[in-house]
Amino acid sequence: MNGKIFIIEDEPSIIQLVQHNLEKNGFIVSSSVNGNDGLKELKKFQPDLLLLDWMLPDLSGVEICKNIRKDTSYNNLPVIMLTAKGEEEDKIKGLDSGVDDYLTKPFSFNELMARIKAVLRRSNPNTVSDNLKFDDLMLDRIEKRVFRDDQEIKLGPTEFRLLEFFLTNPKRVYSRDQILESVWPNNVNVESRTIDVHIRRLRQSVNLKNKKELIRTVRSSGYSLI
Amino acid sequence: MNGKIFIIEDEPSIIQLVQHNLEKNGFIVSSSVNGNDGLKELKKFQPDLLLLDWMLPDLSGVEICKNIRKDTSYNNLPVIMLTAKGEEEDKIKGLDSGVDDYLTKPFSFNELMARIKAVLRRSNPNTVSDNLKFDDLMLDRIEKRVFRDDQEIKLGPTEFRLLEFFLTNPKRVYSRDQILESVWPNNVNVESRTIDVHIRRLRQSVNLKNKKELIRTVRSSGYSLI
DNA sequence: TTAATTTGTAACAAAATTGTAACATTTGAA
DNA sequence: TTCAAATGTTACAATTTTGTTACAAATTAA
Repeated sequence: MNGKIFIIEDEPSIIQLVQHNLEKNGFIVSSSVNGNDGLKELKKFQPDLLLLDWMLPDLSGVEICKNIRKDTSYNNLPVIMLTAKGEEEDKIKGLDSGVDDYLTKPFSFNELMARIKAVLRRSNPNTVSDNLKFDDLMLDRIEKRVFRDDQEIKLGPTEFRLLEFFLTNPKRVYSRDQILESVWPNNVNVESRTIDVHIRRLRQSVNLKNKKELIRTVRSSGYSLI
Repeated sequence: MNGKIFIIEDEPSIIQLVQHNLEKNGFIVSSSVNGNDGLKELKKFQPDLLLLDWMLPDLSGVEICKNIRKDTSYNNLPVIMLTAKGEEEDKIKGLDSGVDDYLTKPFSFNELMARIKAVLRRSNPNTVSDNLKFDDLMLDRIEKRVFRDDQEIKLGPTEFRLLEFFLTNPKRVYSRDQILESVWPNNVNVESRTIDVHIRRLRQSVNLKNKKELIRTVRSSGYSLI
């Protein structure tokens, strides 16, 4: 996933946390610690989404938001408002300030991520959603997470790439050579049997109890999802 | 098989022939008779493959091709170039214009079909199925599965290859020597009688109850599907 | 740095496949 | 009908392939 996100927030700790995590997830991020700077930087940066603190040293989040909506070139910019608990929550909810969503501090990064995705998806459908699905399995390439029926499955890096590879063509049988070529970095030499071990590890993680086997062994040919 | 194919070609007779036959084969087809229209229509139509005439009234095929390769959202579109005989064949071959394959007119529809399949398989393995069918039997080479009337039949590797071999020419009678050559890896020596045993195993798996015999013994000659 | 995780491989276990021999049955020509 | 040749069938040991585990080396995180 790509996308540019701008943050206007005066608490450095929050900026740091959010910015770091968003960048890890493939976003390009920039930020300001007050409203006036923020408005200027914003126009240079041309973000796809704005994270906006409700309370800022100079301007309030609502004022910034109105300002943005006036400018024709930014009046569609999606905005997620960040508020401290008890900070006039109800007002914000009822407010028709053009905010797309809001989030109450303290929040987990996962919550934030979910909101960001939802808002981006609404405003710009084809920049988001990079999920691979098969049966009850879902692999989120952006967040590098895997779920089976909403239950998260933790995978090591190689297992993740392996599953990702299978999911691009589920049901298709891949030989060990094909798997090696596609899943391992070029010019590394690993034994073909190594794949078997990784398949075993992937199976162990992915085959939750009460769930049917997902990986099929095709003797003398390779493996596939099923 | 599904897939969307766009044709840019100024000879109506060719368009008609190709379009009709492709549609009969399950493709969704659209076309233009000149380059400029073609480029516009193309983007709306979002094809999986482009058939492109080398000589067009306005733009040349090469120009169109370059145009396509520039556009990031289409730079992976597979292209098959159609050329009249003698029309600078060599140039085209040597040309690094990003063409995936080319075909010289006049061509048979089967030739075209083969190229299309090959190119699609390369660029997007998923959209092309590669199934062999005979009677109520279906063998899926990609997924390595065999069905008889939707009921899956499990086969060992050799039985699979054996059936695959018969299905490429059903009804034809193959001698044990021919079978050996084609189904067994080169330079292995197995008794001719071994084939009988594998035929027996294949029969056992394939001949579900209430189904007619599929493998015919031709005394002193060999076996065939029937 | 240390600790934790991940990775590749070897070694062994388990399972599936394979080829062949031995015997049974069928076929078709004499 | 008889009988030899061809094919069907079965069982089984050898081989191949895959599953599993353990562990040291390499990588990454803390």
